[in-house]
Amino acid sequence: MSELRLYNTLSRTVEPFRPAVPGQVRMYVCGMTVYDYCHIGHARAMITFDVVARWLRERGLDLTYVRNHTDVDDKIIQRAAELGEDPLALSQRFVRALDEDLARLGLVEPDIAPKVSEHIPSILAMVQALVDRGHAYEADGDVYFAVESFDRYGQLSGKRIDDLRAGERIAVDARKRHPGDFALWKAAKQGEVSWDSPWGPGRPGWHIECSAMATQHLGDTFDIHGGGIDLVFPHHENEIAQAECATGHGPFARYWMHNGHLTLVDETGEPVKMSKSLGNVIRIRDLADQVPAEAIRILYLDSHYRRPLPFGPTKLQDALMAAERVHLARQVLEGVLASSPSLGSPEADAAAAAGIAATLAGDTAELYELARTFPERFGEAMDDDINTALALAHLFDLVRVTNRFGNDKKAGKRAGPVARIALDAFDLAGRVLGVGGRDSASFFVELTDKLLARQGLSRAEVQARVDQRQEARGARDWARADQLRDELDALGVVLMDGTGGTTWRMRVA
RNA sequence: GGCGACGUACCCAAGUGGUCAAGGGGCGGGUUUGCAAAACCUGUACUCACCGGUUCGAAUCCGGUCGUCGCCUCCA
Repeated sequence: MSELRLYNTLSRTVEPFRPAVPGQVRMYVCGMTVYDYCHIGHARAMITFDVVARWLRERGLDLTYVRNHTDVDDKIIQRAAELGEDPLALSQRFVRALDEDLARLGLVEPDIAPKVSEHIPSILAMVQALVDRGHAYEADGDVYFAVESFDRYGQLSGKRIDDLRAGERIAVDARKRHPGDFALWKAAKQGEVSWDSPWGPGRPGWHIECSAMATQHLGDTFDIHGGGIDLVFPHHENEIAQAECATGHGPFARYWMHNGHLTLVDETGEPVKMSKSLGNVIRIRDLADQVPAEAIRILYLDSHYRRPLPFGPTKLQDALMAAERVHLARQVLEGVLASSPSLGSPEADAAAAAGIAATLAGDTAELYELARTFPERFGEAMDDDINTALALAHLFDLVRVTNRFGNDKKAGKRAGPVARIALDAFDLAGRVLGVGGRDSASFFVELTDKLLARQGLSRAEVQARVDQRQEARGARDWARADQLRDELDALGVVLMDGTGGTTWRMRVA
């Protein structure tokens, strides 16, 4: 087995990943500030670390996965005021929406999903520790972190304190000792949600909650801290400063992983801003209404997580066709297995498969060999800084050989054990990437339902027309049959005449 | 102004010193099919933005040019 290597923003290199406690991994990922529905940009981070978590577990590591909800924040308060809603009620509402959306994308749930509002005591304790240790100071009920008190400030982002252009884009607060100082605790304005503190009623600053929640749940030092590339500065930089100064030692997190941003592009590939004012924000729930999760996951996983990801009009379509291709192949294997059952135990199947492959040779032997060695190639790709695009490419290699195997009529009746081995490979991809593991029937039911809904058609309508055409075909009335097929085609229905009858599916494009 | 990332075929995209430059989509040809669809086979980059350099050898390393994007302010 290859060695897992991860890019560490701290060192700006790909490093061998060695958890602090062998066999155990503690990972914290910055979740969302919950004041609106999550969009395709957020999903990149969520899916990236979902796959990281899945791969760590697949490798047998005992993972504790924490992903927070920031439910107390300026933007939440502002939005709540606009809507005349209680801030915590509003954030609670969007936490639920987020959970729904992520579940629809097939994300594994974090072990712990801490909320700021439920961690005020540990946040206050950390702020107090920072004040006690001389890293923070109070001013009019606010408490600020003094960046000059931490000599490694800027290490993660590669910035130097002196380079931070004070006042360049935001007015300098005269109460700060250094323009880079940031709020740990903000005094409450009239009527704002607040908690009591030694500095008067207030609420946490933006960065402190992650330091406090991460150390509370994972300890002073943990293995992986993840988030979007935009969080490197100032959020993660500040998290490090707060945590390491409060605990008195580092490192806070040993490996820092950051996903690249998704950018919207138009038909010509030119970048377009995604913003509410332009009305082009694409929400996860809207995407999930249109296509199965597998397609969305392929869309993201088909490029490396650190690269920028241009999201254009054809992307979803391409990914959907790829997802369909995977499941058409899986369907072939399920079909073979149905007529030539597995022997029941993995060992028996493995032994039988080897024998059958040797006897039948050709495409059967090739599939056997490719499927047998699949975990190795797949694992190497994943170990190489989570190269999901390469891992998917390996899956598609398997898809092609599977289809070739499926075309080989003489193999079908005896090749159950070989199909079983190949399905194991699909299942591996399913466990790690969330692509290819689901039984094809349920995939196609979901896909068809979603595409029918887009066309405003019902299953019964389509089936009735398909039956009519079958009658015509039975009577060898080809003209009539072709006419009916053309009509169905115009509705987006594709027919497949097979030996066992005609099946239909909705055209993806 | 500072820091950083990226530029691979018609589109998306892996590859970061050495066998034919993965994979997906598209397009052309073929097999199969009543005809199709799906599938398979096959053709689609003698070349990796451009210009120099290092090297026996570079898409991969170094320097420069052009272009795009991000962060430095809330942001996944």
